[in-house]
Amino acid sequence: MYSIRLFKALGDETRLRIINLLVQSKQSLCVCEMTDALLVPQYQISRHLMVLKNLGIMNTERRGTWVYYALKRNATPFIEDLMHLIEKHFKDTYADDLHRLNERLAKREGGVCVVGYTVK
Amino acid sequence: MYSIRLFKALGDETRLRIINLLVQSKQSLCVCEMTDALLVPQYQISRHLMVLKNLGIMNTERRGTWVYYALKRNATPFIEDLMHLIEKHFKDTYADDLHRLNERLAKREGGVCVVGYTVK
DNA sequence: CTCCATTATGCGCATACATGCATATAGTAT
DNA sequence: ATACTATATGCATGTATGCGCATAATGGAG
Repeated sequence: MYSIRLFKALGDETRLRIINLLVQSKQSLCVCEMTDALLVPQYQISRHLMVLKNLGIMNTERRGTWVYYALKRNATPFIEDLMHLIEKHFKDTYADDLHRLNERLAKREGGVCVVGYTVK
Repeated sequence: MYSIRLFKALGDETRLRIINLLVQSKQSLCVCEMTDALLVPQYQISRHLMVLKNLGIMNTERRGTWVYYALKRNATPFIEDLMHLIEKHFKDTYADDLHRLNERLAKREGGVCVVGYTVK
């Protein structure tokens, strides 16, 4: 059952925080930006992103060495509702993540990431 | 984080089906009724109910040898929204469960269960 | 081609968890 | 007390999964 895998994916805090970043910021984020926002090792971010991608809820785009991840738009009604629920209930819970993300996004130039991660 | 444990709980299909039964039927159900509705061994039902109870989202009531479980009312806004989401999206998915539950509920007398389970 | 930065992944380890079987516990009735 | 029923649980087992470390893969710049 597909929905089960989705709930399982949300049952890991790092993945929930990743999704929360994408839901709240409503844009594509590259791996190093998420790494700095969540203060989690880069290889963990990559792995969890792969899990989410395999669920079919992510779009990816490569720009040079940077890889951007975003939530797919026009997903199923179930996924849409789930994302809205996350948007509503985790904004405050993970406010620190969003704060660090915004600091990190401020370093973009021309709307794209130009620096790597600084965590670990 | 509490919400994480909740998502994890939903990440098991038997537990999701149990919650779906309670959400859709909007009433207390005893263990043997859920066992017959889900066609899952009784000890599994009991175990998963214990997991949900430990999450603090269940009320239990004993009537004789029968034990009734129900979702707590007036839970947190997050839980309320999650339950509504389940009510909306899994009614059709688990229609068979609900059908078997209704057949089972028809055997109640005076609103209470008077028979045991027939599965395994 | 070489060097470097970003991202992805192979491997080992520890742990969490769902299951199956058997049985214990608790309550009812005779 | 005994027998029977509904529910809970101890234990062993197999599997899934997250983490840490190291390193591979990919792409850009000089």
